[in-house]
Amino acid sequence: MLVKVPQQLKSLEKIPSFGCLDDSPRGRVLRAAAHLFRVNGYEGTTVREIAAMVGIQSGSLFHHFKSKEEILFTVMKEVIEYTSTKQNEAIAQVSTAREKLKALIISELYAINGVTCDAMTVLVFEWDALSRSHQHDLLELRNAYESTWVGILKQLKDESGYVESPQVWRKLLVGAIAWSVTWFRKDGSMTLESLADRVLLMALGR
Amino acid sequence: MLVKVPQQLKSLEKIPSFGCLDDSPRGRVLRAAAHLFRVNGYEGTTVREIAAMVGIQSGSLFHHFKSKEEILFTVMKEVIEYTSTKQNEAIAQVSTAREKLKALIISELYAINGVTCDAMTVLVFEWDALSRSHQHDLLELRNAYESTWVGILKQLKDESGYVESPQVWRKLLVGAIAWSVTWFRKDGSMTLESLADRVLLMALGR
Amino acid sequence: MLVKVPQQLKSLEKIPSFGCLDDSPRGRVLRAAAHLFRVNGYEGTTVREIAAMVGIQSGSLFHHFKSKEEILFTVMKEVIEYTSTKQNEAIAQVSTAREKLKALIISELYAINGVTCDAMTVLVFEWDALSRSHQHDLLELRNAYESTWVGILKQLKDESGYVESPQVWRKLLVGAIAWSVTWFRKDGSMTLESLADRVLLMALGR
Amino acid sequence: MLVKVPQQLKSLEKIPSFGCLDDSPRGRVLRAAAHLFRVNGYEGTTVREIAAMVGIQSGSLFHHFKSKEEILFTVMKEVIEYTSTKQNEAIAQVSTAREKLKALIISELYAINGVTCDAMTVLVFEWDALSRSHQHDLLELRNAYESTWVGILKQLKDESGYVESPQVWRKLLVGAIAWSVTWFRKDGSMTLESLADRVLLMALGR
DNA sequence: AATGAATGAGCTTTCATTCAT
DNA sequence: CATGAATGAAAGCTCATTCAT
Repeated sequence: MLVKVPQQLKSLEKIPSFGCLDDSPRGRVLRAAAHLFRVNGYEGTTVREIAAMVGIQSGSLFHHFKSKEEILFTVMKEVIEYTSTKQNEAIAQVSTAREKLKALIISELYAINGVTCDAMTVLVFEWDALSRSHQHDLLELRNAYESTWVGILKQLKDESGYVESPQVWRKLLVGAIAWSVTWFRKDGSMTLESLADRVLLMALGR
Repeated sequence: MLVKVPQQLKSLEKIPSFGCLDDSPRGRVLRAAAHLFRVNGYEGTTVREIAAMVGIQSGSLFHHFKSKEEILFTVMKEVIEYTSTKQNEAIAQVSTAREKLKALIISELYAINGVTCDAMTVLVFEWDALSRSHQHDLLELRNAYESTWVGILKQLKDESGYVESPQVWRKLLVGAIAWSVTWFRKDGSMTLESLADRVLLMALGR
Repeated sequence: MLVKVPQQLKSLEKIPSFGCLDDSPRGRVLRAAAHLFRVNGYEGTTVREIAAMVGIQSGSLFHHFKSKEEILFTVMKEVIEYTSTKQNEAIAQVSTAREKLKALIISELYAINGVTCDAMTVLVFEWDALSRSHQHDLLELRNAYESTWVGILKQLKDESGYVESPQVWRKLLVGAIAWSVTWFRKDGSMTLESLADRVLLMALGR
Repeated sequence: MLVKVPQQLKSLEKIPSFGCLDDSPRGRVLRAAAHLFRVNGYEGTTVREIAAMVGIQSGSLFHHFKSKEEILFTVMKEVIEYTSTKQNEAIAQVSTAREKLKALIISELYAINGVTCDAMTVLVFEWDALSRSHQHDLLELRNAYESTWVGILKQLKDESGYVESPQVWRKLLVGAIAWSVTWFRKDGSMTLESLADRVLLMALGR
């Protein structure tokens, strides 16, 4: 949806694996779905297209998932769990709040532009395609993830006073970071690390 | 799409007018469409829903527009023209680059959260639902709008050195600002002006 | 329908008049309709297209005719009356059965390839688009027209014995003649007169 | 289109099979479509009517064919291939040009009035309902079929001199033969064989 | 597990016709 | 007479889902 490239779809083999979006039959479905949902949107993707990318018939999808929406849900659940783990690992390795913020920024930029790009983009931009009850099932995980961010930003506010409202600051940062999926190209002249430096500069000034 | 509220849709009367999204038959269709496209996404909105909101039959839509996609195109064209005008008025009234940047930020925040909220959100988040040729028709306007931003940011780079890469800076800012549509509430405790101050602080430090 | 040329429609001015398919407002509608019905078929022609060719709005058609089908009926009625008159004039001027047959052939070839081409083709090939009751209204005229043919052929049978079954002979001839609208071109190398000679040769041998 | 009998449609079981218009799911669709296209015309037939005749839902048609027009195309392709084969078989069994012409006439009369009646009539009278590109796909087959006719007529011209212009002669004959579908009834007093004799008499005299 | 034909509700769009102006 | 917005039924087609094999 965000980058419509109907003419030249990646083959499934070139779509990176992570977590349970692996090379099992189920995982292949999830990877194909994540990719197509990002490229054409959830509504804009048909189960036939997912099946075709996996190399099975559309009816066979329903042996693995009971509905198209459950595929979406599973993609989102996987990426949120995987990303939360990465997030926690990242901040565990450093000690100051400033370092932790940088770790969060890098971690989130990788989540949205790295191997989890498809799934993470879907999580951020297709949230409302999820049913109310499935949204509810994921809220705890999302809240935990966000709390980590806001906690660090609160620490920085207490230390430096620069970050006035941590909640608002977080919202501005998530917008800036998530939007990078629409323009940032790994094969361009800028590295993700240097982009992270710019975001950190914006977040903390100087 | 961004805020799915199918159960309780605003009535057309409560949806603000601007430009040619007025109270003419055509304008009423555009206002209803802009609202529904924002709430349910372009793919998630049916022409019957648009017609029902206007209070006409679905077939009657096609007297005013020759396809659903032309409705989307017209909404986008109107808001981009209206917003560009507002943008130019805003920067014309101040003189320093810093003041101009603030004017741009306020202008864009109002565009995405004010009377043009529906249409502007659609412009930003449903761009890929447009046909290639209609995208092409709007590119000149979009580019002119973006150039104004980048021009001001270049000036600030030359003056202060703070803004290293104006293009990247603009991308981060547009993400932060556009994303506000997903969380900012006019009736909350924060005003758009104070939000603009935070964004300016983030943009220029100090 | 028989010769689909959607790209380059004749302008109304170039479509020949006859009978009450003249230059009155009503006649202009009939001429446009006859032409479009021939080119795109009755079902394949919209009232908007007819109106556009005449230079009025589609709603205005219904001041002249109470339905699309009545337009079809009127076209057919006009051409059948006009052609019957021409037929009778043609055979009145000659005396032998053989000469009369030739007159009928020439007359019918002119009907289907001359100024009445549009309407006559519609009469022959769109008969079943007419409602049962309108078909009934025209049957008397059609039967009179056909009786003239069969009468002459009977005479020839009695005289020469060549034409065994006049009814079947007529059916074969009407097929051969009517089909010429699909391939005969007035601006080609063959004239209608020489075509008539061939048909007469086929009809009577020698 | 040529014989509108909406009130009392034949059941599918009574519609003869040939080639791949058989009793498979696909073949049943093609047979129903061929029949309805002949009776009501291509434009006058709805996909829902075809489906109803087959005994399936209209959506199910699109598992077998990707559009209504593809159904038309397939009907035409099948009948042209089947008829061409029959044509070649027919002329292979006799030796003189006169006998070959008679074989062609009988073969074509059977094509338009026998088991292939529906499909053949559609081929002849609905050609312009086909898209340009599908027309192009069939042209080679049509041309081969016509060449056979013209070749035999040329031979007869050389032998007897009676057939002056073979191309024109063929056009007159195809009209006479094709038109028989509008009036000839197998259950009437005349057999197809005796009709063929009349056509041969008309074609060659004496 | 996988298939693939079938479903059936829903989609966007078309179009003859009406009618207030 | 002419307009043109509106109607509403029906068109071709889509698609998530089911299920007998």
